[in-house]
Amino acid sequence: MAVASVTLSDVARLAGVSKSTVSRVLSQSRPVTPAIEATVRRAAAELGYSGNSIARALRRQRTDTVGMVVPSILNPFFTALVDSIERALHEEGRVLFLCDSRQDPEIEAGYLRLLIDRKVDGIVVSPVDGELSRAAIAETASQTPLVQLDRRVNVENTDWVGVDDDDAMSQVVAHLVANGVRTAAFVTSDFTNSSTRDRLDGFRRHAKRLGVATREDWFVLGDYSVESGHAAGVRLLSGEDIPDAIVCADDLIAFGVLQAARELGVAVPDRLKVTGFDNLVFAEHVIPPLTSIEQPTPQMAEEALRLLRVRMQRKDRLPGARVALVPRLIVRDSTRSRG
Amino acid sequence: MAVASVTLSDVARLAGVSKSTVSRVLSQSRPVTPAIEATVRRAAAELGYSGNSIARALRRQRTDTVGMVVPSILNPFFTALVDSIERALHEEGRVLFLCDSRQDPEIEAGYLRLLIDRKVDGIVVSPVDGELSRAAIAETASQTPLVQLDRRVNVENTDWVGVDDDDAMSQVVAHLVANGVRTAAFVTSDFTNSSTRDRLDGFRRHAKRLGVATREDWFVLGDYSVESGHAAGVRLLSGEDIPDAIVCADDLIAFGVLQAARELGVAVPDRLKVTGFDNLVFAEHVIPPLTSIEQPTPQMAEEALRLLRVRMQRKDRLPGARVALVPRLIVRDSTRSRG
DNA sequence: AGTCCAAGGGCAATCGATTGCCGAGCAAGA
DNA sequence: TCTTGCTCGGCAATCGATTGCCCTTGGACT
Repeated sequence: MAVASVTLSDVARLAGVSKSTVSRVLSQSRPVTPAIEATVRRAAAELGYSGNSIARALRRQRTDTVGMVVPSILNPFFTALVDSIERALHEEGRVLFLCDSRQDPEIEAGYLRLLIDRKVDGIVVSPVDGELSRAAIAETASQTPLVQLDRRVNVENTDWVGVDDDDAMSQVVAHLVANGVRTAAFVTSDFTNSSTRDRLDGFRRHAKRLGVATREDWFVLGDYSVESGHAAGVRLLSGEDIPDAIVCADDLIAFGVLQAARELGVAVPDRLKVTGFDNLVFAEHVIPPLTSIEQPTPQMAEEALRLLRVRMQRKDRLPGARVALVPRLIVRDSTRSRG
Repeated sequence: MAVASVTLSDVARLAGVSKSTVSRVLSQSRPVTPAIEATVRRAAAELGYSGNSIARALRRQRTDTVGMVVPSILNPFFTALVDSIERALHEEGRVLFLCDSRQDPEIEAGYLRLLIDRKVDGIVVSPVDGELSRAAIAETASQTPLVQLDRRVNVENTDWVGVDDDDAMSQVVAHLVANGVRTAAFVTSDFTNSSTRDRLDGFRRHAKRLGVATREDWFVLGDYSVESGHAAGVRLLSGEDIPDAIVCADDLIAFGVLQAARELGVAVPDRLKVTGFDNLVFAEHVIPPLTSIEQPTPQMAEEALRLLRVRMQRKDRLPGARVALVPRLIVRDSTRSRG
């Protein structure tokens, strides 16, 4: 605390050389006579010199810092994404600024501006809203390397990494059909973001393609939460005429649906099959264990950071890349037809 | 990207004044003639000037950044803690460096050093290990404001914020006794950290005090995970002689115990009562809903940041504060005696 | 021995904002 | 009118590390 930190000059003085030399030894940016190098290293060690990354950042024009903006860290899916990004950054010796936009495009825009001011080397963002987030994302992307993760808004020349939601829905519906499902409902959020929309469209398309019947009032909108899923489940399962399956746009919703089914005495999977999305850790611990789509977050993180690195090196305007990883269906008891 | 960012000098040139004046207008550090102020503001707006926080940090010797090191962001309890800290920081206009030590004291030490080099204004850390983390925490605390959150190691003159684990255990045991429990087991982790130890000691003490019988082989060590809780549950519930209650050191363990009970046909709460700790969001969604101890994470975050602020202002060596908030028992079906 | 060249140490500028100090200008009081 | 003092703009130093350029030194080759 009181310990004024040691600077390069201190080391230089103790070693009896110039600051330049010390800098060169420590950053290995140019060869230095072995004897001098040893002296410098000894001096640095003795003083416990560790460098001032602020000064270095100012001079080098890079901070070795990446900013990440997510809609809600409390949603376990984004937690997994944050974890994957943090791990990957740690290996590169970089650090993460974590920002939670709380589902609010304005907070999101504020954070993006703040990250620019902080001169982060790059930004990873999962935009809150397909429309309301666009302007800020576009503006930010024009000033610093940026990659969208999971959700995206349409902005020219911007990279995106996520999973192929259409393919995921194809797997889900095909699996349900193979297990005897003829009618299905779909529960999602009313957020107007890309993955929400893609999953909905995908479900519609593949249900139709594979002959699974739906009804307009079997499409229920809420938000990504257990409570919302529970409400939807109650609504869908209260009448006489209930679907063979309820497909959910994420696991939290599915958990709520399972809860509703249990309360209402609807047997899962015998009478009703339920699927989720994200394959949260909890998916295997609910009752019955939930069939879900696994998102390969480590690979998504790797890919996102790779794209950032490319943009950090080549400052010229690059065309946008869209990397859609193919997700995997994890089958568990919530959809297995017994016997 | 290509857009070289505007500097203070650019604004000064456009406004026809000196850099000092621009700086004073924008930071309101000294009054400036209204007419000039207006000119400067117009110039800044026109250029879209937004400042370089790296340069400012170098000069001001503060970064408006706080570092946080947690054992695992994937554990929902720490996620909640991170969320609370992030919210509180956002209100202050600060940003969070998030670091995950992965339960590894060495990674933890590395991150602490890194945060020092990054010149963060303060550090919030939940140490991995009661012994192995101590040296790094002590060293770090001597160089920058630091507060321990949830877990702690014993280091002189260092602040800590957490809940009163002993009080929590007192509430748990008293509640169980009131619901007819005469014998109880305790499942925890083998991590040698403070909260693990305090909860164990607290359980022992209050069980004895309130006449709840225990046995040495009813103390099961594993780690903080559903799997570990499941294994412990299977072990405790397989024989003939099972306890009236299983007290768990966190909710994840309790979830696993509940799962085991269900598989083995042990009725909860009628035959067995189960309690958790942390009151995770999921606690109310498992079956049966789990009785747990609520940790007031928003208040913990507030308190931690308050302590940091104090140390940031008064550079002199302060005595360490220990703030133990009193937790609340949330009673749900997993312990309610029917009828 | 003389010439050339490479290696490597040091000087000083630089990154961009903040701030102590100087002094010009103006108002108020005697 | 002269003095005193206050307000506020600007100069230049500063935070700490990096790096372009110069210059010394010494080895190699003729």
